[in-house]
Parts: sequence; C-alpha cells; structure tokens
Amino acid sequence: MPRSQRRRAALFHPDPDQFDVLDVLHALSDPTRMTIVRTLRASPERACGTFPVDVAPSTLTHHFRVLREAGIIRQREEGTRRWTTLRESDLQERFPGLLEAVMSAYEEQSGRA
Amino acid sequence: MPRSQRRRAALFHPDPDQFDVLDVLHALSDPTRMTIVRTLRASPERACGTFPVDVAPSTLTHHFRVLREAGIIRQREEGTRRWTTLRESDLQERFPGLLEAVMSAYEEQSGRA
DNA sequence: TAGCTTGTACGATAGATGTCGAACGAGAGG
DNA sequence: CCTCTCGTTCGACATCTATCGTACAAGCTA
Repeated sequence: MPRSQRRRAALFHPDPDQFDVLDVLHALSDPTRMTIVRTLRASPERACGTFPVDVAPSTLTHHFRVLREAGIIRQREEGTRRWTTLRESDLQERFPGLLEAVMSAYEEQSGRA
Repeated sequence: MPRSQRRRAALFHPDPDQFDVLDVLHALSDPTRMTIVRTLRASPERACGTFPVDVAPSTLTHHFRVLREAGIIRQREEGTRRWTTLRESDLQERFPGLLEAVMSAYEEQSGRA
C-alpha cells in the first residue's frame, strides 16, 4: 500500500472551478516558487529534490503546498518520491492566458542585467 | 506652492524599466487593491475617497502606496485631492498582456456565484 | 534486520503585512 | 480667523509568511 493511502492525509488538489486568482497571484509572487514553476515549464515531471533552489527541504515542502493548494502544480507519490507536474491545461482552462503572461513577464525580467 | 513640493516627500513612481513582476503580482493578490484597479479600469481618474472599498482612510493610503511603488498606478496631487490613474500603457510596455490576463481572470471569477 | 534515501510534520522565530485610531497638514470657503 | 474636507503619517497590533532544525515515517536495498 503506497504511502499516500496509509497514514498521511491525501494530497489536496482543488478543481479548476475552485481556483482563486488571488491565491494564484500570491503563490506566484515568491522567487523560490517562481523558480519551481519555471523549472517545471522546461521539464514535464520532477522529483522534489531536483529543483535548483537553495532552501531547506522543509521550506521546499512549504512552497510546494502553497503552489498545490492554489492549483498550480499536481503532486503524486511513488515510493519515497513525490513527483510534481505543472497544471498548465487546468490553469489555461480556468484563467486563459494568465500563466503564459506571468511567465513571459518573469522570463523577460530575468533576461535583464 | 503645492503640497507635494512643501513638506511631503515627492511621490515615488518607478520607471517601467524598474518594474518587478513579483512586486506586481504581490500587489495584485489583495482583494482591496484588486477592487481599486478594477475601478480604475472603468473610470480614467478618481480621487482617493471615491473608491468602493470598505477600509479606513489610512489603510487605503497603504494600499495606494503598494500599487504605486509596484508601478500599477500613478498619483498626482491637486489641492487637497490626490488623483489616481492606472499605468496601463507602461505595464503593457514592460509586461505585455499581463494586466489584461490578470484582470480578465479576476472578472471571470467575480462573475461566478 | 539494518541502513540509506526521500520527503513530511512540527515547533520556533524573525520579518512582512493588513488593519485601525489618533493626530496632523494643507487647501478651500465661510 | 475658524472650520471643514481630504488624505497622510505614526504607532500599535494581530495575523500571515518564509525560514530553519529536529524528529520522524515510508520505501528501498544490501
């Protein structure tokens, strides 16, 4: 029996209908979380420990929860690993163009000196 | 001599080059500030006291500062009034499509039950 | 079984944030 | 000059948030 069905509470993933744009904007207004999203846009699925961020594991867990509860990422468990994907189509369905505009703005800014 | 040139420090308005997308997202992730922006999109210029928000005047001043320092609004003083406008073209120049996507998402969400 | 890996949960903490009330400042008008 | 209006500044306060270290749980593997 996998970990997620034993003791740990099941990971909460809101439906697109439940997304709150203010929560999404707040989740994306943090540099560490933005790095996570940007990394996920480049690679389809990653394990938690493979993100190029410089924070403690427990801090990373916190950021993943913020992103997950806002509807930005999906996480599934497999063994000791937790795999993370971007919910691009769900976001696009609910808030068309939002993620693309935000990430384009962020990339533009990152491209500066 | 007008108020802004006497004792009070001049209002700080960043150049589009200085806009930080994380600051913009943070500024827009608050319901009161979102109401301010939404109101400004419907009417070109308003005085501070004419916004349909239910907070104390000092709280409103705080929200205006957050929006102004993120580059979202511009304020100019005239007598005892402070007039506020949305910096739509500056935002569009620096972060194309961002404001439109955010506001469309917000309007869509507000249109729900 | 014993260790190693992956990531969580909890508690603590320092700093940011939204809120208010009271006091003030500047302009407008009687 | 007096008063009223508009909005700011300041200080206080409760809450939220990003961060960490420690302890722990589950799965894998020797």
